[in-house]
Amino acid sequence: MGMKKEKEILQKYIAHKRLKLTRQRQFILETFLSMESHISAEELYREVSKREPSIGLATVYRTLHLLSKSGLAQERQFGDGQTRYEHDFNRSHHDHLICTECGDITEFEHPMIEKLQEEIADRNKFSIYTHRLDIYGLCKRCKR
Amino acid sequence: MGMKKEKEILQKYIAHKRLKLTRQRQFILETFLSMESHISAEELYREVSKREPSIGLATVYRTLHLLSKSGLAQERQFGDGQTRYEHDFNRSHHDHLICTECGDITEFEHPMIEKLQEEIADRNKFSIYTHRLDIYGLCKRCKR
DNA sequence: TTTGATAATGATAATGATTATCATCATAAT
DNA sequence: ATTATGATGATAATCATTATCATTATCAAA
Ligand SMILES: [Mn+2]
Ligand SMILES: [Mn+2]
Ligand SMILES: [Zn+2]
Ligand SMILES: [Zn+2]
Repeated sequence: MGMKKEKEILQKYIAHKRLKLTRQRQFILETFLSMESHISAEELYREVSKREPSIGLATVYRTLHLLSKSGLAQERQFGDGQTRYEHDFNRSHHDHLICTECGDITEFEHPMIEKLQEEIADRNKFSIYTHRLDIYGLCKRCKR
Repeated sequence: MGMKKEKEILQKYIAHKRLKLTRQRQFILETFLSMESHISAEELYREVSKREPSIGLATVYRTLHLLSKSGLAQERQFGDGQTRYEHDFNRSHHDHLICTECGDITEFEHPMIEKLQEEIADRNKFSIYTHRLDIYGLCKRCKR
């Protein structure tokens, strides 16, 4: 897989912050990149444990924070009680359709909606830092 | 205050489900209606405790669930780690601008955004049950 | 009205996700 | 190689919320 770029970004962030590049961090990053997006810390931990059972859950949490801060991951809350993480390298902003039946998450972009949000912000003299639009319902497989 | 209608709704729900109308439930409803929206269970509990110190926190949680199921309250998550509740009687759908500095929450409605969401759902053969659009940033008082 | 069935309450223990603590280990600069 | 310091793994702590359970209150029936 082409995860060279991502590894470089992590190395750069680590160097800049005077942190250390550990075996665990590298392995957790590789595993994270090899998985689907929108995974929880627990799910990543289970996958990591398959090949590196000595890596602890706390380290997975710590590394996920590190990846978020370095721009490789993004934290998301979909209301199921746990934080989920998605890839955030070379990815543009998007929002989500969440199936309440099977948990499937579909991504979408809609520039017009984004633009209308600016309008709302202006109207309220509000300065937008970020936003999230989560649409809950039944995916095409679960409905009927 | 005109909370007669709300009391009736609670009574009806309770009768329908063969539950019981207790002093606690009535007092918690009154207090809830007398407060601003978007409050947490803990905040409501503190307010309730001022006049009825014997009412327990668990009962506040239980009553908030009851109010949600009966259509008098709506649960919301704004990412601060606790569930917040807002009035939901005779209120139409709306979304929120959340100030990350002072915590202020402003409501807005935007029919065009709602319509565009339908478009996205159709495009993905997705059937919408609900959605939330949370816009985070600085309110007019906090920016600059 | 009493009674009796059962739902509700308050105190508190339990839960589950996440974070903090700390002794030990690994990394990287010297 | 040495050494300073950040990282790790195990586990305790935290915090919001839920479950448990003995006791009490409600309400419909008698
Ligand atoms: Mn996504
Ligand atoms: Mn609101
Ligand atoms: Zn589905
Ligand atoms: Zn503000």
